[in-house]
Amino acid sequence: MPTKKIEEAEEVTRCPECNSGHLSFDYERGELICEECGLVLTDQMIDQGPEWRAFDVEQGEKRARTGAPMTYTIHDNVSNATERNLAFALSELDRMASGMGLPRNVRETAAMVYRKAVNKNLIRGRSIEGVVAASLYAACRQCNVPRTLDEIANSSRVGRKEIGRTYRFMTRELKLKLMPTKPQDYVSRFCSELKLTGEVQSKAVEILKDAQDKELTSGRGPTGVAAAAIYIASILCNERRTQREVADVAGVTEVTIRNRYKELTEKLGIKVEL
DNA sequence: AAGACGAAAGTGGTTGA
DNA sequence: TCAACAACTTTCGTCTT
Repeated sequence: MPTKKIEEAEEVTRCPECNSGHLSFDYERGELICEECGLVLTDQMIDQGPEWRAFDVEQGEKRARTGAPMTYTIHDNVSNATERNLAFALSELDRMASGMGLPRNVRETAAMVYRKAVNKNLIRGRSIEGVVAASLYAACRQCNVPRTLDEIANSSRVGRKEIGRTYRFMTRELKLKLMPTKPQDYVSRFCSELKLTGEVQSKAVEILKDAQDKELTSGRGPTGVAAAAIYIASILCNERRTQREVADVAGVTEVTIRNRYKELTEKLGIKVEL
């Protein structure tokens, strides 16, 4: 009896935007990118392919002696309550992640971070939603697909401030060492939202590389630097976008773009003619 | 009319005494 | 704990295209 093969997700071979066949997959970011127009096709690849990130949790359940007695008024089985909370957290995590179009590896990383937080009793005094949001924020950074605190907060029921505080606390307690976010990591996403071609992307990355060598990026907000580089690159490649357009997708103001723009063009000797 | 420019005052977060 | 500080925002008037 021939076993019917499970249907595989249809493979994407053409860009839905410009119909180009030149698609490339950035494994580090978990993003499929069109080389012609720079479109990021995140949601196309979410469920395809093997799970390359091994998921080697988890320590054996030590059911003997749970750490902290929650409260005496609950006669309920502790593990039931814990599992209910975990289920709620994971569904909340999934809701946020799919709302933001984040790839699967990021969700798995976030889930791992969250579990670690639970095991270390970091939830106490904090909302589950806050810890979920902070886990997701950390996971995005760890996977080099950073999202800003504002973006995370917009998909959460928790404010930016609390997410930031919780994130700080968690990285400290869990000893997560996350490098500061590089402006480059924002380029493909912002360019894609601005419908800019891959040419502009490369140019912007090139500018940022130079900027980093000359220490024009340290101490500056990575989104602002990325925005300015993209603005410059868009002009150089004759695909000009206004400061406002770039500012909107990057979540900064025009003023910030102008300041970074001035620094970059002056110190890198870039001539921007009309 | 829309975009770019920059000055000035205000905000929120970090740092160091 | 508080004050100083830098990055960023808000606001607004002016110049350029």
